[in-house]
Amino acid sequence: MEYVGTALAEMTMPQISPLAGEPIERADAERLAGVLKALADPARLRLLSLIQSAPEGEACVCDLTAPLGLSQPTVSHHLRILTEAGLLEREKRGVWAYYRLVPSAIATIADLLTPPRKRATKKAR
Amino acid sequence: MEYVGTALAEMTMPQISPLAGEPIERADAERLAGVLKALADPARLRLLSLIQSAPEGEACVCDLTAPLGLSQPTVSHHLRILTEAGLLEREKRGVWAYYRLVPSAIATIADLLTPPRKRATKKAR
DNA sequence: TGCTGATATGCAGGCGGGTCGATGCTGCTG
DNA sequence: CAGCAGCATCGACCCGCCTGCATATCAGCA
Repeated sequence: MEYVGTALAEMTMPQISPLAGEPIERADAERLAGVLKALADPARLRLLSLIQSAPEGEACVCDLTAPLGLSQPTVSHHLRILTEAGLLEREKRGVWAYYRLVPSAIATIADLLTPPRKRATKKAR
Repeated sequence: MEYVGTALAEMTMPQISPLAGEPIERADAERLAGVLKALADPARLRLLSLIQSAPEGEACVCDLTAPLGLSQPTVSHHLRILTEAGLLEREKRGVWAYYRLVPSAIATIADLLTPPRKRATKKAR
């Protein structure tokens, strides 16, 4: 498909220049928008929240369907988008697929939005 | 229209519980998603960036149309969405409409995303 | 007052995306 | 080796939204 395309991961989101500073370039804007688009959905925000607060910090699809009130295919769909955005990682154990947050992925996004701080990123070029 | 409806402003975004902690509630997820949806667009990210880096931290529509490569009505449309989301404020001086960032609006969003930190927000209720 | 320029709004076209039901796949189990 | 349970994928529907063109508003000016 053609969603985000692992924006955060291989797109190397950390290279996206922050919102602050000089005007953001077109490409950066599109990458950042891609990741934010993955976040900008109630169901997906709740998924992240549910997974993050789960016992081992992980959860399988069957645990997430009920709380969200969405069908299993729809939940899998959202999990896929979050995974491809680099926000979740998937591990299949037996019949179950366990999802957990990618350590500092969300924090990285927050840093890109936050203007003046310890940002170590050199926007190079 | 029926977009975000001044999500950040009167919706009092600061009352939205952060992503971290206990599972976020449906209403909070929708409010946060609403604001993020306003951010999750390349054109709007560039608008925020352009305005923020403008001389006086403000810019009028006529200054933003060219850099974006979008029509004037489209730019006005995006500015409206950002304004209604509580990210921009508008001031009309004469024939021109000047837009500037709402001081700590974006930072507030970043805080809601960032998990464990100085968050002072008491989720009350 | 009438004209011009800066913005906002209405309208419409086209695409992207959220959702579900049906189906395919794959390990586990009897 | 059937049968079943957990997930992913497919196809389809429908709504939301980005965009531009046309038009309405409104302020400044001759």
